[in-house]
Amino acid sequence: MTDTATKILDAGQFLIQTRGYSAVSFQNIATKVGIKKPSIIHHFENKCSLGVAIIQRYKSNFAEQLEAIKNDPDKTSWDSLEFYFSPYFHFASTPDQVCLCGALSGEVTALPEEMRIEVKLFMEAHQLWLKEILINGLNKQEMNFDMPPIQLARMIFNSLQGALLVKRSTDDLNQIEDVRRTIIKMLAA
Amino acid sequence: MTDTATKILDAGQFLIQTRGYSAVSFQNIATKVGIKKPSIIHHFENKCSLGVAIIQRYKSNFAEQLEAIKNDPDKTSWDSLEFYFSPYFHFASTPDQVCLCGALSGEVTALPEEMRIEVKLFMEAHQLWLKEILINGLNKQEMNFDMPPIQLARMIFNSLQGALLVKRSTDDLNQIEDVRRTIIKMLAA
DNA sequence: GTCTATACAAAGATAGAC
DNA sequence: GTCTATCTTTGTATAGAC
Repeated sequence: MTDTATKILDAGQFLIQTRGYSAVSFQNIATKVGIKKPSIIHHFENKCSLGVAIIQRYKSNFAEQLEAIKNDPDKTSWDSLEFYFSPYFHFASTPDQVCLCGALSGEVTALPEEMRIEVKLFMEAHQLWLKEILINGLNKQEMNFDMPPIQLARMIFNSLQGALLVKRSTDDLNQIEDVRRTIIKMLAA
Repeated sequence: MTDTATKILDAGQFLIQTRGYSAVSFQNIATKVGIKKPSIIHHFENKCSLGVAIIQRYKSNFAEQLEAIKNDPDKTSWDSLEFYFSPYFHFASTPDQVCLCGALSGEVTALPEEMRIEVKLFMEAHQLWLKEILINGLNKQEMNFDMPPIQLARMIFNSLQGALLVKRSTDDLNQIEDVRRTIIKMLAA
């Protein structure tokens, strides 16, 4: 991965998180990187493969960190959950960024099939990770709840994604803070 | 409002709910209505004003129904809440539709300012309506919960919006059904 | 009110010089 | 690896005939 390729991924990811996929052009990305439009093609053969590469990198960055925290014996299930919240709050602290896959979910049917697959895999992986954290919290009696862990995992993931999108549209940080408070209350032992 | 104008609004709304705003063109809409591209301009002066008209109509259709159910003395707060769920489940039963404003939320910063305002107003109105239903449920002792009604209203709205988007991306109806179950459990008296 | 024809800009993508 | 130049398609929008 060359330095320029990384800059293209960075710029593309930022622009998609900020404006969506259809509304982002090679020209936008090139300007942000400081190169000319056709130079992008040298690194990614077309817009779709750039899109796929952006999602895959985003997904694996997340996956690494999620894996690390899951296997750390010093971390409680609450630590893991708070860790999971942190990127959502990071994005919420910016004026215009949302989760990459949340941004794409509004126009998912307009995306090439290869990108749709990546979005789906991202969402499923996150829900499974959350489910494991919840099962762990229950087993260790750090958390308490009375419903199937996968149901709660879906609720947590979907409410965070929704809250981030609604936060950006309304410019109201309460959207995500209230969701966090509600999740914590649902799990309190 | 002429018949053609209505058909243009219908087609435009359906296409935005299905594919987003940036990815929908006058050509797409014209084809769906069965007219030529420039005929749309006769009814809506540009894409932005068509977008605004679509959101405003969507919003006022909702508002009428929400108002009606709120003022019906025969309806319990649970009836009102189930009524609120119904369009989400209707969209979820289609292969590709989400809430109009949920679809727009992923690309909201790419929208013209006039459209952004409408999206924001929609979300705020829905959360206020939910808040009133929750207060009502508490007062009538039909519901029971221990947090600020606006916090719970935000959680409900955001989780439904998120669930619908994630349902479409994953093709998994559990996404929205599990959110509904969790909401109901949170409010159970 | 709808059409044909067209203007103009911007999109994704390619060819080939350097 | 990056550039200029260009191709082709498609986008929004306009002019003017019918």
